[in-house]
Amino acid sequence: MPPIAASGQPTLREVAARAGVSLITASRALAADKPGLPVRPATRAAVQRAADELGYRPNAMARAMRGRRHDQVGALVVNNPGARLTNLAAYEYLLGLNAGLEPHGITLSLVRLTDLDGHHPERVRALREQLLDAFVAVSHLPASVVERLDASGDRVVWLDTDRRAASGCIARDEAAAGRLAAETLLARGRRRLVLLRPAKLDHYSLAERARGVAAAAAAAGVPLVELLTGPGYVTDPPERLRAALGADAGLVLSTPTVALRTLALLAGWGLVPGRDLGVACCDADDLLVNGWPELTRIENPRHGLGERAAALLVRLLAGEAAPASETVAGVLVPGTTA
Amino acid sequence: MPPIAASGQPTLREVAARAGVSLITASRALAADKPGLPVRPATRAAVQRAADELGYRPNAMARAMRGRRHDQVGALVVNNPGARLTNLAAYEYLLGLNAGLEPHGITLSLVRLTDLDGHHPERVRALREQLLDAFVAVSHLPASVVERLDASGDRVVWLDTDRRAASGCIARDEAAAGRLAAETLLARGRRRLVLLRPAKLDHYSLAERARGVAAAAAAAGVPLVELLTGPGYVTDPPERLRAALGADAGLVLSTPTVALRTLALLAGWGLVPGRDLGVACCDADDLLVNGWPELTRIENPRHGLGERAAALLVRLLAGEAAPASETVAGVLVPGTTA
DNA sequence: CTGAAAGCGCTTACAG
DNA sequence: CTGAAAGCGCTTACAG
Repeated sequence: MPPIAASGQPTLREVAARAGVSLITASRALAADKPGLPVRPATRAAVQRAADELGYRPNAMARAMRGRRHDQVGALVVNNPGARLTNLAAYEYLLGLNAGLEPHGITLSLVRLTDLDGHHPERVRALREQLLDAFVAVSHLPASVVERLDASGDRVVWLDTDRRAASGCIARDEAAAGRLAAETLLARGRRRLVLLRPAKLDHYSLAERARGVAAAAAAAGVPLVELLTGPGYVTDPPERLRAALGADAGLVLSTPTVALRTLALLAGWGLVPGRDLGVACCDADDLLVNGWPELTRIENPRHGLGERAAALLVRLLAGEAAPASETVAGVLVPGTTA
Repeated sequence: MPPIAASGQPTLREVAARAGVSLITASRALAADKPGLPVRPATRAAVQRAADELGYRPNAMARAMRGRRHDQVGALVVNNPGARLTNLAAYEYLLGLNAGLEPHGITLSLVRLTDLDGHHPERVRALREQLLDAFVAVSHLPASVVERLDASGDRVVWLDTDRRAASGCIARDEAAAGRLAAETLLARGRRRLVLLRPAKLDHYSLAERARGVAAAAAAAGVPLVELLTGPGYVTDPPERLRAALGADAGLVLSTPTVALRTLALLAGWGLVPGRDLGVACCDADDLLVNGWPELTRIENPRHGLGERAAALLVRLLAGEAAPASETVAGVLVPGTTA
């Protein structure tokens, strides 16, 4: 790689020379974020013109080094090669984070972790080096990464993770989501519940939703059956699911991914949701909402949660020690499938 | 004692002092990427130990500035606030890019553009400043951003965009995808075709797929009807789609999002794909493949395409002027719905 | 209002 | 094999 300056990019020194002022004056004239600096308007204009003519772009690295402002944060996301889109919802979080950070000129870097990295976080450059001002942990992280973050002293915002603390956490009320989904099915006259959920409860939301569904079933005195899905989000064999269904059954879907897989199975069997059985989902992302708007569901505004986490990050970077945590409840959207 | 860095993080100077060597020697001892450097094993070990004891993390900014290595690239992705997940497939590209870049120690930053930014690319920090070594343009970008990239002299890899050049582009053969999907339906005995696609052809793939489907229909001498979906990926009203279907009809779905919406409609109508009509999709991402494995489809390995783009970026950063472009054909997966 | 000096933390020449 | 010097591009004190 050629040296940065040799890449043909003009430096501030060249801008200053062209404007006929010193390097320092040029720096101040272009410091848009410090409007109070004493610079003569004519000087500022001359520098600005020189910068425009040369196509000057400030070197963010140099600025970061001298001015202690990187303005870069990293999003820690788990994504295993074998199950690439298990954490698809993370993308909606990332977009919300980005939307909330961009107005502040803060850049978001994607720090992808695998469970393998989980055992060797020192191999991840973003964790090994001083590269980012802060991190946002998205959804579930390996324990070794969490330990390293805690030990590092880095600033971290926890977005939809199982961490509960007075500050720095954005979480959801998932037990309420499970209860709401189940209660809605029962209110529509379904007399028994079937919960379809991933076998592995690796994220707090999965266990809490199951608890909420169980609580609703117990309160109503109706039977509840749990069916588990494997890595491919299929009950094995699918006929076990089919056998458990019926017009008196309310099928509670645990996640958007499970919902999509179930939708395809129902379609293949010619079973009409809402008529041949009741269906409700404890969680819905933008994709599911757009693709299956008829679905009775609890919507979690992930984009908005990402923006909230961004607001926490901004305050953290501004020096605020401990911005308070927030818990957000999902919203029931009735639909027609319950 | 050397001064403590204001960030609280130990510097290389402190490591050197602790190890009893000079700053320069410490730098060389830790330069893992230059194994040929002459450093005595004992010296290297002492420096390494001092670094470990202090919890030293090299400052990537300083290294970038002096050592001419940022090792950060930006992924340019369009995402409009009003239609957040239109570009969902981008996430799969990002994960693939990340997987391909990480082994080289290259970090990926998310540079989100809106169509609004499209008119004001100078407002996007990553474009305004020198922050990233190179860019990867993902899918469709606003013309003003493309112009700015071309004018900037920045290194760019074009991933699934409509740019066709001898170097630096990873693209897909989309006309073949449309043709394949249509031909598969006809081979299963469907006697007329219905193409369901977004009204707005803002990505090259949409127009090419439509062309491929039309070519297949013409070659077989069967009628073809095009139905258009709006922003919410619904035909308005949905009954227009229903009226067009039938056991003799082969329904060609243009995109994964259209496929998901259609799946929900068919399920609501109790129409069984493969029995009550034929269905095939011109494109499938990981989510659709996992959720609807029965679907007859053309699979586009976006993760793999991202990895290919990463390989191009690595070669670009290594100084190679023009790594050759690649065109990748999707793979037909028969399924049971045609 | 403007400029000379210092230095952010590191690596790359160049001498020993 | 190791160290003193220079400097990447910029901003932040401090003087005028």
